[in-house]
Amino acid sequence: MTEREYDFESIEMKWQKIWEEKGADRSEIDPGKEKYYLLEMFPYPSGRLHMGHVRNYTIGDLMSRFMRMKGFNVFHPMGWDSFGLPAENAAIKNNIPPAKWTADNIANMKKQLQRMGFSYDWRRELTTFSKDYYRWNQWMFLKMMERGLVYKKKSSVNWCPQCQTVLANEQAENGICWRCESLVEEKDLEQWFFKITAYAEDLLAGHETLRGNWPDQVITMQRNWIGRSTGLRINFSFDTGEDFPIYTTRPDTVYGVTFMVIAPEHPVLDRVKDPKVRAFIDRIKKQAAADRVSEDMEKEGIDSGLKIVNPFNGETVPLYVGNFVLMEYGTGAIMAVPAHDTRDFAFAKKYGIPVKLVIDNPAAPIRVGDMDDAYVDEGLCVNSGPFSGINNLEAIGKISAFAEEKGFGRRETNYRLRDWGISRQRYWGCPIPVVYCDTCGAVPVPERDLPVELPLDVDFHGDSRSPLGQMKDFLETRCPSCGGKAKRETETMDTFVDSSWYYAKFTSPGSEKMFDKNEVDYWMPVDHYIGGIEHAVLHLLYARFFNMVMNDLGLVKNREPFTKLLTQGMVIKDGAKMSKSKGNTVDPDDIIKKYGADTVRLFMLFASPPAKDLDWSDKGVEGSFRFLGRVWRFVVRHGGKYAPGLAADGTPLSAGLASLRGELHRTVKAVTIDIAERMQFNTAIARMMELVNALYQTDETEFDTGAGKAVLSEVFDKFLPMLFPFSPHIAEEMWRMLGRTTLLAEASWPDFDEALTVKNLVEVVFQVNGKIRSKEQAPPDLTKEELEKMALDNERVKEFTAGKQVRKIIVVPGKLVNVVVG
RNA sequence: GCCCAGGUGGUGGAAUUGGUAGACACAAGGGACUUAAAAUCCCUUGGACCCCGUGUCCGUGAGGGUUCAAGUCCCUCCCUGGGCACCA
Repeated sequence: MTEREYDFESIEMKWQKIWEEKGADRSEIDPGKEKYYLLEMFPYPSGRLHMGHVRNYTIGDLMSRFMRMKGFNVFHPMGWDSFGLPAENAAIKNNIPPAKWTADNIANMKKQLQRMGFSYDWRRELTTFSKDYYRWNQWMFLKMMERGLVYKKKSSVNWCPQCQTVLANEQAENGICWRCESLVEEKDLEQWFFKITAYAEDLLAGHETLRGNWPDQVITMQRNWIGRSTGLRINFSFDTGEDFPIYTTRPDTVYGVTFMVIAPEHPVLDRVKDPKVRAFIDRIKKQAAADRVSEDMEKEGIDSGLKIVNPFNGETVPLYVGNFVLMEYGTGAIMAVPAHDTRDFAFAKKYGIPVKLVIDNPAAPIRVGDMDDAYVDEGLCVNSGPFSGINNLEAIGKISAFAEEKGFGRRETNYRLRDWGISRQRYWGCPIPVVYCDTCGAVPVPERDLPVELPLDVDFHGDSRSPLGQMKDFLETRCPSCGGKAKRETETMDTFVDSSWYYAKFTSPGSEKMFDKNEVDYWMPVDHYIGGIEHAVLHLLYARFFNMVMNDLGLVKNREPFTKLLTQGMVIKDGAKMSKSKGNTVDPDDIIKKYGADTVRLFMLFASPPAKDLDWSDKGVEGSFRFLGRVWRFVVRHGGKYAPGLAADGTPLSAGLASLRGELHRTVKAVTIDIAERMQFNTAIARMMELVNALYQTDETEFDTGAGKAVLSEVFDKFLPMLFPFSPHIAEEMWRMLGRTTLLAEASWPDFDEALTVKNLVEVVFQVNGKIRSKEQAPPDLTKEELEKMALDNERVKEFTAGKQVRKIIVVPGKLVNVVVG
């Protein structure tokens, strides 16, 4: 008789069909059970799944299946972040309507996800390009407008010439487009903004509740991005008496101000007529945004001729125009203290401006003439009027209080965070629900007229501009306020708006309202969110902001959307992230075809812990495949001896069987801890491999005895459910092969007997002066005295301690004895 | 420059509170099975040295330190990855 082969393809197809028919992956509200909402970041339907997706969703599926087996009411949905530029680019290139291109991609990727055997409740599938979804973007826009959280302003924005659209600050870091890496230009445009800055404090405060459950790295990145600073706004004045406010975090150095610097864009500079100064301002204004923020840009300035008076000491100092001062931050002007700021010091040296010391080092007094850099450390205030002699850190508070009392200063908090510009000059996105009327201006579309539908019958003419502006049917409308002729807003929302609330919509995608109250209250928040680190300050910040707004609107009960966050590492091959441009991609379909979904899943979890980058290795995949084959062959060979009623308890076991049974219980314990507490799936798999190795090491004639069958049955009963969340199809098939008619998809996670995890003999190490000299087997519960005696009686220990005095004996029970001689 | 994470065999990676460094796997080598190969099963595998042993010494980026004992703690430095960086 030939042994049954591991035919992964037919096995996987078979079980996917059965789970689907049984509805094994569906979840319903059940107040009697603890809910667990597990979510992976939904994909953009680019056309094909890549390995990064496969890794992300494999990790999520493992957790989802594990938590379900642990008795939680698990909610595990999937959907599509389906607005965005690639659809438009494809439309322009191949003349396919974006809606069709996107829908085709979704159909294909859904098939790929199903082929992997991921346990999604597909009844909850949603896609953001559907009008039933994006109408709520528009509704939120109106609600936020009512609350003053939406506004329009003309401002200098980041413009990507390649994508032909505006980018948010978060999407144009360092002057580079996040999508196409083009150099971003500055443009003055009328833009809609979400007032995320109004939530800066909330976003920061929320971090404290997330700490421990979110990676520190992500929290730190968000904190830096929000960039809160506390300081003092000081009213300096022109020598003519007009106010000249600045913001500083170093009021302790205010007596050391020897010049001021102002941004070239600052409006007060209009009064300066000196042609040399005008030429300088014009030149700096023309510099590209990317150059202006580049780290090695030369700091330049010019004396504007204007004079500024310091309210603290009445000193008059010159006002320079400087290319390094930002108009958007603080007041667009700064006070400069060369003695105690590195940048100011360099600038002062370059232009021959005096340096005035106001903080001295008590340990080594400083002479201004000897300084070759600013003194930025702690010290005592000097030359600082009434504040001389006190510690500069204390002086910060005292000087601030003094300025407030005198009325020329005010404590102030500033943020680096800017409001979120959401207007995009593109077609394939959610229309902004606003019309422009000559008499009424910008008027929001009334709630009853939502959704403002995105027309789908579009023609791109091979042009990269949005076609919305040319579509009369869309463009021309009536003003909801006065009824006169009006034109619609032709710009669309940033797609990050779509992904800022999808997690809550999953709870009730079919609802006629934004959310079904029962569903959203039961399932939210997301208990465990899994996705890439690249969204640390984009999606994850926007979504937190949006959820807080939804919370304030009474739409969701929780303040934070994602209780626990896991950021998984990238998939690397040949030392670089897999990417088409590097040509080092591996197509998941090819690997599935060759080894099956179960092997791909196992390898993804085995090759590296989830937070770390994963090195792709074709050989490594083969190793995972080999392991599954090894398990398969064992079950084929010994499955006939399975007797589920037979209990190992109370049966006298041979040494080999007892050891195997101990190994089984230790494995269950270790795997449980690895998944539930440590989220270290690679070692969980290693434990299971060790158990399988132990099965092969056991004399197989033992399995023919009654006791052997009992132990073997216990192994199958615990091992197969344990393998299930990793490689579900093969586990389910072997379970059925044993004659079981239940589904592992509905089974519980195996338990273990703590008493059986204890070995009856442990290896104790004997050291002399910290060096291992011998090892002996001993019962695990020997007392310190007994172990000490055992060590001293050991021949090897005697050899190394002969003729020396024993000074100390350290005993770690069950592990080690160290005899210290000297 | 500042902040965070790292640096362990030929490779991916283990080592949970300081207590046997290198689990598990890949690669490599050997054996069994086979006419042969593949597959499978078994064994060896950090380095050096020798009296080939439950042998000695070395070994977790480098150098110091604490300790009976350090991959793990402390100090200094080097390197890699990530983040921030004219934010006043």
